[in-house]
Amino acid sequence: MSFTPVQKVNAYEIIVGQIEQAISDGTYGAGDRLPSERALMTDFGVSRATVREAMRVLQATGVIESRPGDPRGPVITAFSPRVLEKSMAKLAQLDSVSRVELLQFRLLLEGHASLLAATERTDEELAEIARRGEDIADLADQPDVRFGERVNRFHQAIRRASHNQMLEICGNVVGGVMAEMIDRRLTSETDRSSRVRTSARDARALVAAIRDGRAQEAAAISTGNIYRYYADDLSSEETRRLATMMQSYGAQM
Amino acid sequence: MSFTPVQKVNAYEIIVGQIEQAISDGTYGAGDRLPSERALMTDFGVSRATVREAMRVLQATGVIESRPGDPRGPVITAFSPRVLEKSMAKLAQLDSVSRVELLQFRLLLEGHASLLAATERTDEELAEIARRGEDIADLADQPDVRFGERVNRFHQAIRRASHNQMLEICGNVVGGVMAEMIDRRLTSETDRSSRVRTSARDARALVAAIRDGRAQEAAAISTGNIYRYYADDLSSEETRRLATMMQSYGAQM
DNA sequence: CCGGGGTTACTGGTCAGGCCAGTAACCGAC
DNA sequence: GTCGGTTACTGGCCTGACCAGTAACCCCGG
Repeated sequence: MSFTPVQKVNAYEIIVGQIEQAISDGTYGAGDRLPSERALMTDFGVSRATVREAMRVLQATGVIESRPGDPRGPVITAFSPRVLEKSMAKLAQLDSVSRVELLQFRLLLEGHASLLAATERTDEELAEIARRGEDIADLADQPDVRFGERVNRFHQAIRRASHNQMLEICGNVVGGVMAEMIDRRLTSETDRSSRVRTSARDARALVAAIRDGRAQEAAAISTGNIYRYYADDLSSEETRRLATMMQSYGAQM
Repeated sequence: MSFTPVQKVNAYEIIVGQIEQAISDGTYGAGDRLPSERALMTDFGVSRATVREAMRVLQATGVIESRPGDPRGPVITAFSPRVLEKSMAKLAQLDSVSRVELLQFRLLLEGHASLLAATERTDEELAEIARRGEDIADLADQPDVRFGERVNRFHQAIRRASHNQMLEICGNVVGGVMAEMIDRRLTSETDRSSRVRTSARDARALVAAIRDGRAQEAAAISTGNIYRYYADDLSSEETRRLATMMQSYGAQM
């Protein structure tokens, strides 16, 4: 006979649990309204402070949204990736996660996003990708627009065309974090204009590969582009850790 | 001149923001103690209820932990993937995320985990991988041990050997979700024993490839195994959506 | 000198009751 | 009918209080 460690559960946790349960078993669905705080406190037999703490947790977890004054009560929200993005961004910014790891992960995501986009994209999505690709070239005349963000928007369109939400969301997070890193570092003006030129050219090649359904090539171009962007800053050990991955995509280092 | 929409910020949100800021700029580090709720309420000039709501949010986000009676106050926790796992699991269980998407994402993660493990693993990690691979074969004599979980542990060891934390954590989440799906569905006893046999054999092949540093092969074996496990249940459309990916790993469908 | 048990000053968890600003439905006047 | 105000709610926040825990402290017996 084994004992299980005692773990007392706070009152508000029970409320959170019950409401999450009610949502997961279909009692409540997205768009439905929860009773008001005052109603919940009689339902659960607790004080309003306790109900409110439960509401805060549900709100922070992205389960509900509430607005003062609305007589209809808090609304159950469809899942929003906001929470996921935040906690993933926290992971990415963790000191223990090295540059190489982040870059590896990014190559992996962008590579497969391009791969899938080449076969799954609709015509509208292709047009959107092409448009954002051309937006990169326009950066030459817009010195105040952030470079990393603009390029990330291009990749974002590709990720969306992959028709894989997990890939899309994770890619958005990692891409966002790294775009910010770029914009923080990119100060030199001449450096910028040269990067704009090569990025615009690379983007066109990638768009063409996706347009023609050349999936493997798209992945190779995509990962190759990203790799070359960071190549100068990498140590030989870091380069080694990327070699196998790049090879698997058939990309040039 | 453009107007920005008014968005009032709740008092507790300001507290959350300030504390998160203090952590991200190094004022507080993991293991440090926050002042007590009563101290914070004078610091921020709000009531305890408001402080407590802020604490609840920070706790739900995995930033702090607190327990009653401890005179040292709430402790700032080192990052734990718990929150990430929960929100990712919620995403994975979402109806809008299809089986194919989940499977695509899993193939992507496990494929590259195997790829990297083949070149990056230490001898200890290889031993651990091999051990857990053999554990799968032992399942034949242990009808009450959950199959999906055991196999997932094997993959978990591989993910760890990839030396990429992002890959490891995301893989753990997706792997965990899918292992649970397997264990819920796997009821037939004869089905189980045949699956145990093939999985054990597949695992040995994968271990050998990782041992010998045959990275591409390891990725192909790994993704091939996973694919074949689900192949019977897939529609032709789902199969098509996986084809490009499988091809990119050089895996057999 | 040292160890152990009780005291004490805190901690977080919860409750009750109250005020305020805001929302949206309702309803009557035009 | 439409438009304006009224009204009955909502959530946000506050005050003040009690309880069960925790851990440091201190004192007493060895």
